[in-house]
Parts: sequence; structure tokens; C-alpha cells
Amino acid sequence: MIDIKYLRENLDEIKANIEKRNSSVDLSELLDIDNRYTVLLQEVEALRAERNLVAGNSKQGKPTDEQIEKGKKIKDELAVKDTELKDLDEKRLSILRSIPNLTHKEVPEGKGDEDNKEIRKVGEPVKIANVLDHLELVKKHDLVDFERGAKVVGAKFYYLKNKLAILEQAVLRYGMDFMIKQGFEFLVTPELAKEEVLMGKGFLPRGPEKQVYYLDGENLALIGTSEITVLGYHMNEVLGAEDLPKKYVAFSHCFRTESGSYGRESYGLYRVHQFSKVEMFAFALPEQSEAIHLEFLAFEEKFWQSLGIPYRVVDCCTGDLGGSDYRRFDIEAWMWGKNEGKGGWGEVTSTSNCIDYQARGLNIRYKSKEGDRGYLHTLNGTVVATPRALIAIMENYQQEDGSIKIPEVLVPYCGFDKI
RNA sequence: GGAGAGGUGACAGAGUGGUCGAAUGUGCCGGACUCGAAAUCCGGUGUCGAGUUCGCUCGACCGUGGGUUCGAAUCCCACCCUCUCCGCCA
Repeated sequence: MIDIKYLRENLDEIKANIEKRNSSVDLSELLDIDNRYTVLLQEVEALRAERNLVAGNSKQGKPTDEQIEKGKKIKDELAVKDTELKDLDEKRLSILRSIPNLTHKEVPEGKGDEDNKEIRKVGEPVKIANVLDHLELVKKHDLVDFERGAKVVGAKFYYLKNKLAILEQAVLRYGMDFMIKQGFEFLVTPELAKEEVLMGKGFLPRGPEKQVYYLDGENLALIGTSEITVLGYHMNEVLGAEDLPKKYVAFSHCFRTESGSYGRESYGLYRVHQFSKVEMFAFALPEQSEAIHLEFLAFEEKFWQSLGIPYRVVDCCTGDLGGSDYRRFDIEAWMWGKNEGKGGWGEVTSTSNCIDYQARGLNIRYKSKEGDRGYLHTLNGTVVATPRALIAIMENYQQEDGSIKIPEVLVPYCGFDKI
């Protein structure tokens, strides 16, 4: 969440930013509540001071009847105001949480993903005769069972089978090794998290567009990304500035309800309820975050280049940024199945700098030996997520004879070189 | 899942209703001593919030949330977590 003090002092900027970000938050209501909160807080604190004074006087011995009477009166008054104060605080926080992060000055303005700015293209799609999309390929080689996925769980669940299941493990493991070599600390995280941690990430709580699966009767949800559990790893902690940045690579399965998505965009394995992901994450000092964000993008590009998949990098526009993003770059891989088989770009990674937005929500701070302190910056980035990576591999590596070549770097991990 | 013990500052560890934000020790920071270091001695050392004449003042925090009381680290209730034993188990 954003800093309420900053909001008070930069109202016009925040207002303009909310608009740019395709969001709508009633700031006048927030300011009204905030004012009332501040006034009430001072009243409550004054009452408490009085109460403490009265009680303190009694320490000399038995309190007089007069003191007890006065104390009782204060207690009653305090009870009413305390409740009101708590109520105002909750309202104020819930509005505050719905305000999107500040926006990096270079982020292109736009309404949706069609306005994202292409930064560069790398690699050339190889065109072959009779190109198949991934759904045709998996059918041909018996690599995915959607029907039984639906029977056992529901629509958009699936079983990976045979060599594709092995390829999945291979590309995930390759991704982990790739980042471990860069010195990232490797975490396999829990796949459930408490609601407070989810909210800190910027997920709206149980709103109308529920993005996560909640567990019945528990204050827990399945994670939509390991970003949540890695972020939560250091919640309510103060990290030494000399230990920063801390860089993690995490593996987890991810679960998303994907309510509201349909049609061609969710075709086949492209948008599913459960997937696997290798994710980078960094906790950094404010002055480090921008460079690390570019470094994350560079790692992602290096990884996808090593797989030999054509891609483009886009700078996400204001309207397409998530609530906690300050700036985001996506890598979109070439996929022949897009655009009715004519081919197109499909998002395979995403890296965001969230500056202090998430850290403030989850109370993650830094402290230096010199006495500097503050909320630290958080960054995340996908290394590889399956099955989307599998779509990109299958569709780009299919051969004239209908077989699928395995990218060279993955052959040692697979133990075979074609499907 | 059952039985028991326990959760206090960076750490260890006192504190069972009233000058307790919390003794003491360790650590850490500064100073003295020393050629330098160790040892010793002296002083300092939590976080967040509100106000401020920027000296401070006030409020909150002893696992979390409620309750009792004029007053709670201390009493009561619920929950969470840790440890020991038993059961179950990949």
C-alpha cells in the first residue's frame, strides 16, 4: 500500500495516478475518514493519558472513591471512542490498500495490453508447412489429458503425460539451475498462505473478482504465485542494509481461479487453474531496485534465448500494470497457435519493481549501521512457468514430420531429443 | 489426534495486580587505560504513532485477539506457535 503521509501531501499526483492506472478510488472519502481518524486518535490518547494519571495517583495506596469514580467514567468514554477509532482505522486501511502503486515516469500511458510498448524483438519464428498448434500437437502425441482433468477436478485442469510431463520437469529444473548459478538462494515454498500475506502482495481480499482459491473453514488460500510466500518470508522483519539485496529463486505450484477469462485467450494449456513456476525475487534497498529490475529482465532474456525461442519484450502501459507494480516488463514468446494459427505473441514472463508498496503492507524494513531506515523495495520476475513454456517449445520446435525437437539445453535434463 | 510444559527487548533471563518499557547478564556503540589488542572501568543502546517552542511531551506495544479492574507483562477466556512424551503416517 502507499504511504498515507505521502498521499496527504501529494494529493493531485495520487489522483492523476489512480486515473492513469484505470482504477477508481474515492479519495475524498478516504481523506474524510483520515481526518476524523486523526482527530479521534488525539482525543483517545488524551483520555488514556488522563486514565493513566488517575491510576498512577492510586499507586501511593488505596485509591479514593473519587478516583475510582473518575476512572470508571473515563473507561466508559474510552470504550465508545476506541471502538469508533478502530472502525475508522479499518475503513481507512481498506481504501488505502485499494490505491494502486506510484508509476515509474517512463511507463507508457495506455488503457490495456494493446497499448504496451514493444522494446525489442529477438529471434525469428521458423515457418514450416502445415504448422500445428499445441493442442493439435499434444493430441497427436498423447501428451495431455484434458477430459480426465475435467472429470476429476473441473474445466481447465489437466494431466500432463508421457514425454511432455518429463519435458515439464526438465525445463523447470533447468530454470532453477540457471538462477542458482547466478547466486540466487533457492526456496521451495509452501503453497498455502494466510489472508494477511495475500493482501500484502496486493491481491484484493474476498472481493467480487476472487482470484484465489480459499480453503473452506480456514483463513488460508492456495497461492497464485510463490511471490506471495517469498514476500511473506521476511514479513515483520528488519533486514540489515549490509545484507541487501537478498535474491531468491523459488519454485511452487500456482493456483488461480481465472474468473472472468474465457475464449481464445484461454485456449488449450494457455490459461489454466494450476501451473508450476520458477520465480526470482529480491528484497533491495531503494537505491538498488531500478538496477535489479533491469537485471531481472536481462536474466529472463538470457534464459529464453538459451531455449532458442523467439520473443519480444514489452514495457507495460499504465492501464495494464497490476496494483502493486511500479514498472513491469513482460516477455512474450512466439506461439504459432495464436491468431487462428497465424501466430502471435503470448506472455511467458513478467518482472515487476514494486518499490516499497508491498513492503509497507507487510512491514518489511531495512536498517543500516549508519542509522538509515525505511521500507525496502521488492522485485519479482518469472524465470519459467509451465505449461506456457511448453506451448512455446512445442509450437516453435515442431518439425515438418510432426515430431517435436527438444531444445539443446534441455536434452540432458530430458534424456531424449525429440517427441 | 491425546497428555504435559512454555512463549518477556538482538540473545539469555528476572518479574504473578499499582512509579515495570520492564532488574541482571551477554552482545552492540562511544569513551578511558594501552604502542596496539585482550582484560578492566565509565557512559549509552527497542519499535511504532500523535503533538512539538525540535529541548522534548504524550500514547501504544511483554505470542495474537478478547475480557475482568480505577489500574494488567502479571488474573480470566479463545486462538496461534515452540518443546517433551504417546498415537498415526509419506
